Amino acid sequence: MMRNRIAPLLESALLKAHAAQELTTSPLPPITIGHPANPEHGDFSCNIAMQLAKGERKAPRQVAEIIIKYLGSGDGLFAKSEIAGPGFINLFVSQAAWQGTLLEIEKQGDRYGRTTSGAMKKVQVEFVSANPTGPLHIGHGRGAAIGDTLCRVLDAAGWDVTREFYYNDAGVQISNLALSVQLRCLGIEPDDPRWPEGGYQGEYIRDVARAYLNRETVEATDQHTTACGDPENIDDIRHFAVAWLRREQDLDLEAFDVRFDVYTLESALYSEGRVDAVVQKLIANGHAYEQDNALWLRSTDFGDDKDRVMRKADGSYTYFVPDVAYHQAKWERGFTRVINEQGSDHHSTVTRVRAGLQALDIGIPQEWPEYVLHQMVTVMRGGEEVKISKRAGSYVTLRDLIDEVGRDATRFFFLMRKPDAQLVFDIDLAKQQTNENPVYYVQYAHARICSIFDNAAEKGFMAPEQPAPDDLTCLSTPEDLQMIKLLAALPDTVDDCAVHFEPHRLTYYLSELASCFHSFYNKNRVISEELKLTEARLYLLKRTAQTLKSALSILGISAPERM
RNA sequence: GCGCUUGUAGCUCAGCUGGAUAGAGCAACGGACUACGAAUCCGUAGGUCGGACGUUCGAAUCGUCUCAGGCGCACCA
Repeated sequence: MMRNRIAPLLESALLKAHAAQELTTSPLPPITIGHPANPEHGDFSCNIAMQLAKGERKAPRQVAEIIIKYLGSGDGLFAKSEIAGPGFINLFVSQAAWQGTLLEIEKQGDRYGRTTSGAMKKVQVEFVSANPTGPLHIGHGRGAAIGDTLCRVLDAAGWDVTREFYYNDAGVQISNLALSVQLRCLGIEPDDPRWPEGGYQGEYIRDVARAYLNRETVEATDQHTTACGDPENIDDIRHFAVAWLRREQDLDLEAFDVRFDVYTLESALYSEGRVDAVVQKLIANGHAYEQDNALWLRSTDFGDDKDRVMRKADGSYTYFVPDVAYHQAKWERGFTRVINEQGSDHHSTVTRVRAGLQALDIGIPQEWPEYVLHQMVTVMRGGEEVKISKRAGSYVTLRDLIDEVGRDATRFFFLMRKPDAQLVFDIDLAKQQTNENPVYYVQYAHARICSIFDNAAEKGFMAPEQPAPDDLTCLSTPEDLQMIKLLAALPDTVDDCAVHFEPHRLTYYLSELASCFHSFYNKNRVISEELKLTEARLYLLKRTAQTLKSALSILGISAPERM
């Protein structure tokens, strides 16, 4: 919140210096505001003087002097501004201004932490997008946690977010699925010599087969499918199996508190003629050619390292063709910003899909859509790695994980690492309700504050509502001020998460905030003989609980009042 | 072999897009509850930021090379 107030002040100082012809650089470089590690260097610092020095043919410190002259006290925001080191401008925000931010936090209520950076522009985020060939596993869990939190973060940063799930319900894998269910219906098991190599071996296939033979009905939000029960009817089996597994995945996601606005089915892209239309357009644009009985896209014209088959010798399309059709549809739906969250094992699709979209020549930017690729997850249990094999059906499902370690801990653990780092999910650690578990550390801070309020109420103390600024001047110990500064940083942190697509920054923010509180609490008495100080501290803690809860809710994690 | 990605304390990881003396948690060691929750706090110790060269006022951060791990490299998805 401070950062957004300081940047315009610096900018106007630069413009004034420019108007007075004391500075000549044009255009001005973007202003970056840093947080010095050393408190002696102020609350914020700016390196603009060093950046300008060369062009201005002046010493950096001399440039800084000019800027500070026009910056003045920043409408009373700064208690002090000084030039340090090679030419940093160090800014010290006044205590009164810091204390005043608490009033602003109270005013914003549940919305504190939200910003307007996105200006309500449309953005679409596609995530999970698992094949409906099995329940969601731990890898999908990471995608769900990152994608969902990215949506929450973008929403908090003022974007108009659409959450989307794409079902690959056509193609070879689905045929494999149908065949596997059919064989189970006929009593053929994976250890039978007739079992095909690519068949799905998981136990859930047996469940699907049983449900199919019992002519069960699958009910879900947008579907209503009843099995005919005939083991020879492969089309009906496919239809039923996909519906059954989609429902399973929906339940998995519900248990994780992840919801979507739009579900798009690959099969619909075919039935609506979008896939054919894309191929025709690519041929018409001269980017396709026939060879070896197949139709190829000359994707090498668009940065790919080799050309790609679009239509196979058997007449069917490769998977990326409907993917291009799908993204064309996203573009036509008016999403100038689209983010795809996927496992990094799919990173080769990025160039291919973008190449296809470029070849359509309909004005789509080269870097569209954007991608967030998360690295693989390994699971540790009892000090050993749990091996995952989807085909063999041995893997940790998302549902098992949530049942075992709880939703809050599962989400937090998935979000602790930046997406492009590999993640080791230690089930034993996540289950521990001890100090080793960061989730409890943060939640404990919230619960602890709530219990202080109970205690205060018993003794007749209440946090004041909308206190006068003077009532807060007693919040002046280093711990008081450090707390306030951290509370004020939430909106900036939300913006950073949204800009960089890195939800993990919020988990670090929360750990830091919790740590700051615990430390404050051990050093300072909240309820004391001094009425004014007691009320001011209760007010500070009220804002702290509010901020913790707000930040946790952006991560989709609860803020318990007792634990 | 090529592409993407990662390499920071004994372990697991941050490091705010080039800033000032590189930070946390765990593990180790030593301390703190006869008043607000000890699921907590305070302190000590621990680092040639994988390695080499380069770019500049300044590099963990950018570039080139190199080593190591992961993931991809289908007319599978």
